[in-house]
Amino acid sequence: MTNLFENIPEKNIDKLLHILKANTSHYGKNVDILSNLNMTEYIAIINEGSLSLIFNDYDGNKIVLEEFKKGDVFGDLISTTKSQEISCITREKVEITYIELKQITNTEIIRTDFYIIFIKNLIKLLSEQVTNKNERIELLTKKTTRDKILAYFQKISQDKGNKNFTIPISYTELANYLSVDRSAMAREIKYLKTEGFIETNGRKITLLY
Amino acid sequence: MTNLFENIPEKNIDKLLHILKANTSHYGKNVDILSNLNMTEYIAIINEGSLSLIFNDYDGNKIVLEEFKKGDVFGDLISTTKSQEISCITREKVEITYIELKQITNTEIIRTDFYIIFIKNLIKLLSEQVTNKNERIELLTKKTTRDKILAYFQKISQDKGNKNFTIPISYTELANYLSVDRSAMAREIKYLKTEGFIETNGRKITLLY
DNA sequence: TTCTTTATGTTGCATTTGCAACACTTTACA
DNA sequence: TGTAAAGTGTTGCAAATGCAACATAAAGAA
Repeated sequence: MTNLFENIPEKNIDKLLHILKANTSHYGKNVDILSNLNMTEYIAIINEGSLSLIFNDYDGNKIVLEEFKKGDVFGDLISTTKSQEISCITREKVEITYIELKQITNTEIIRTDFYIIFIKNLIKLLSEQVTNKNERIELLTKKTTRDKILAYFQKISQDKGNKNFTIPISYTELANYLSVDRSAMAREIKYLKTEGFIETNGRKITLLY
Repeated sequence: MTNLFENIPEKNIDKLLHILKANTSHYGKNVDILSNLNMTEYIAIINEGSLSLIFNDYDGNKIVLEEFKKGDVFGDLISTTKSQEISCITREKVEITYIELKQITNTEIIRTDFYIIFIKNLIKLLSEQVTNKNERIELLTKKTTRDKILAYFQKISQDKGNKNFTIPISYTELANYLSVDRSAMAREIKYLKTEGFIETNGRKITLLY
């Protein structure tokens, strides 16, 4: 993923953040950061720690929509719906830098060196987000668990350019990502093995077709 | 949805497009515009007509991923995956204006009036896209057809601020959007009616809870 | 108008899937 | 190092769902 400060020298980043009136907050573990946040149209950069974006179902279920880690970027410009049932929980100690949208075009910033690069990075970052979402939607719209698994494996395989690959997340996380029952997914993977479509060894997968 | 040229006077738009080296193309009906396109990192604005973004399944199925109409914006910066199995088919005569990402920060454009407004519009547009995708993912990750339907209805109801509303798309399109079988969805809606959760009259819905 | 296409509503049936309840393994951490 | 927590693999079963095959209604085109 594009870093918001890619191609900007370290020493200029602080200046840029200052002109953008960015502010940095610290949180403990298991805090809902959205409940304390009175900002709209902002971008949040995770400097340290990790977060989960949770959807609170009407009958009490907590569905993990997304996991964020150090270096990731989120915010209502990027990664959350406006829905009230959403919370964003810190998984550990977290440091976050917030930038408001309106500051992104303030009169001072546009005369700053590296502003153009910053804008370009931001646009790329946003469009990468869209691409990621689209990839997930493409998987989620598949009718069967089998199709979801195979499409996911093919995607990873294509990215690596190899029929041997290791999935970058746990099977539990994969089941969440594909929105299928973990045990049903495990069963389907077993069938795929016995039918000779794939071989697996832990998270190492080989496509046999 | 944000228009890319919101708050920019008509007479300045042409100038802006010229400096952005935008080019406008015309297509007939049922043309795959992506197959003729040798551009990456671009934005396409639909001036006239409508398009379908199609995913060509490995066994010949054509799944509609998205429908675009006049005024919509797409492009690999916004709405398509890089996947090769994607095609984008015109549904009628279409006029499209293309802007390349690299032009968005060319030396001339950044000195132009309304450039800042254009950039701000673009960033808002992209983040709206992300929000839309997230909303769909939120629906798609629900386990049952019933949950998908109810969540969709609640969303529309919330937007309207009324328990009476009309769904803005056909049931056929809704089934595609939620990625469920149309007839199974119709069955589930029937159950929701007999169980007293909703009333319907064509596409007019009333939530009874 | 008439014809054709598209949308909608319905149902039986086979399949898929979620769910629950396990056992076992691996990882995290105090 | 030991213990708790998280991840993985398995299976029976009931429920949900896709699919096919209709009939009918509505919308659009000639």
